[in-house]
Amino acid sequence: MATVSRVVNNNPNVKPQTRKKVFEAIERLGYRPNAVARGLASKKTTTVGVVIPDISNSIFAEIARGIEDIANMYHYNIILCNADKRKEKEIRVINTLLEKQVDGLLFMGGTVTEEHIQAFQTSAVPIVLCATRDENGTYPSVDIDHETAAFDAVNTLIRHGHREIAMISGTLQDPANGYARFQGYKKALEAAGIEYQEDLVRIGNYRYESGVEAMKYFLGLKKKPTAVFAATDEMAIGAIHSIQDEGLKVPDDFSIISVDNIRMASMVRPLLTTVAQPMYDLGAVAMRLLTKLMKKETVENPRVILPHETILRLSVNHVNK
Amino acid sequence: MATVSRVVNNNPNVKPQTRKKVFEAIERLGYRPNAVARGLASKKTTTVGVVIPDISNSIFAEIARGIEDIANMYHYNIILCNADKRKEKEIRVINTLLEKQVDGLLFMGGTVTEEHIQAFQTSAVPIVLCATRDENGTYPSVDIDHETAAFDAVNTLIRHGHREIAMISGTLQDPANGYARFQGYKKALEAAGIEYQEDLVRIGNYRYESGVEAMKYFLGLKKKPTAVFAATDEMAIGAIHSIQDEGLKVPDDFSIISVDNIRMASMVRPLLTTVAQPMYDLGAVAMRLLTKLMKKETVENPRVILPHETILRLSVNHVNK
DNA sequence: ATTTGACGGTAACCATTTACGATGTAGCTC
DNA sequence: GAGCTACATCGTAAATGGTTACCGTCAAAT
Repeated sequence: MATVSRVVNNNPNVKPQTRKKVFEAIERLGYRPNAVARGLASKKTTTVGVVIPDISNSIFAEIARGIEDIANMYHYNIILCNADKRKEKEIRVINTLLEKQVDGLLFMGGTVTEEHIQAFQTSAVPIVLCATRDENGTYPSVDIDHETAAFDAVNTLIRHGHREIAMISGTLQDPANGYARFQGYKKALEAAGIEYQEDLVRIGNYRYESGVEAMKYFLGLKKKPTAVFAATDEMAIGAIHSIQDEGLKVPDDFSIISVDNIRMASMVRPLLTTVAQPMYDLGAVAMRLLTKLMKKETVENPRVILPHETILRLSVNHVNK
Repeated sequence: MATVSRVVNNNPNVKPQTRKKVFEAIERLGYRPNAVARGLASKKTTTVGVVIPDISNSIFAEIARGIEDIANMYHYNIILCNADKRKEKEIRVINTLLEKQVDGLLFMGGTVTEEHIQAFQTSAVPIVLCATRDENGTYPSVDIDHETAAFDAVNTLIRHGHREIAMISGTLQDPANGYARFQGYKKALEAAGIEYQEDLVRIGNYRYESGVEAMKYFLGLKKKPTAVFAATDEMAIGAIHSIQDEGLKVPDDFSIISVDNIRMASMVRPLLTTVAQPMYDLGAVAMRLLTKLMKKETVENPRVILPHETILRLSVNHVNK
């Protein structure tokens, strides 16, 4: 038994000849190692759990691909759970993942509450947060700086001469895509000495339709903005179409910018100017970090902020004088 | 030990009072059941493997969501593996999934070759194919009728008076999205007595850019088509933009139709007319079928073809006289 | 002849499930 | 009221399929 275990696990302490005999027997018997038994004995499952808000959302799908590629590279498999940013569901899947003895956990979700922390603390295996952070910063995480990303977006609008800048925001309850990006908007205005006007921001739900709706509202204002910053590309695209449906033009009549850089941003007319978030890398780096933690390697900086980059395309213009 | 096992598994043969004591001990000790040990003893892991071409592709992401929702409903978790339709990788992940003792396997991939069948045959657990089929139809599967879907698409073009109909196809090596949809195109032409012209079909790679390129080619023809059928929405959208970039109009100058109905199809101007493939349901139904198979329930029809539906939107018009 | 290192075997261990047997108790019969 | 049966409840131990620490053996080198 032990010898078979050695050859299967590539342990060098086996004579080539016996190794060969074992392989022949494996072939002849159609033997397939049982990873569950192995997991029980070795206390390692070579699988990691990933809780994700929604795999059908292209942003998370892209992140997930980054995660899986790196996991695969290090011979891990991933158990994927959609939790829709709902706290109870998140807690529940964290627990079942831990019961399944995953070697590590990658968490993407909504707000990281006290209850999340409690669940995390029962874990014997490392946990890294991806595209989220906990308040106190006690857990390893990989994310971008949403506030600065938004700031940069609004700032490029300002540098193009715009001063009447509307925002289509997400809910302020959402710390990253919502609150932080909204803060970036406000700070950019403030830095430019532009007064914040409440009726120039609308709250959407990140989806296309809500971008359409929000823009309709702005179009109905007597004092219209000249540019719009949307918290997500999808809402930005909705805004663009809302404008075009009124017979107006982007960027001639309105400049539009957002943050994300989903694939669709380069599949619309005009091509969407946006602040790119490195989605694949978010997943890849988070997974890489997790592998280090699982190997108990010491990692210099367990809270990584990935850079964003504003991609100038065609939806932003200098303001019409 | 046995009693604890009983209360944890909700076995009724436990006195309420001792059940309570066990729960208290669990609470006090912070005990968490070990699913790996359970899996070894019970020979069930309550996890299913799903091999998918690419989770970052919105079609598969949507299917995956359907899979996960139903899996979750039946208390299964899923191990997700991207295999990029590459045979060796597919075979490899099938084997590691089987080693991990998944209770069932959901396979989405490219062509199902003889080697796939051999790998499947070593499996002790049920396998269902999703969005693919094997030649002989020996394995349970859930798919749409790609050929008829394409036929219907081309036919609505014909019913709108078009007779010069080009196609942007996928590679004919791909049995479903490629070959079958191309066959549907040809048969629809034939049924309408329209002669098939080789220079009216271009092979793309399903992506936006290849749609753009293919359309550019058609635009350069001396005898241009009046309508284009694209094998996928993404290529169709590329075609639309290619047309618009030349200052021409859809549907006034060209009608465009395709099959898939991805979310983006209703996020472009004009809204894309397309034959909808029920992606979420493909995943959901496949997973439901797999649960039945895993419970050894007898299933009436293990090869299900889900209906498609042509969604008339704004990219198709009657031909200009 | 002794030491050393490579190799292979033994058995404990991992955390459960489950078949089976033991125990206790209530109800019934006589 | 004793004895028996039936059933509910609980515990014991085997089984699950591996890993791994430890030990013994053997051949080669010193």
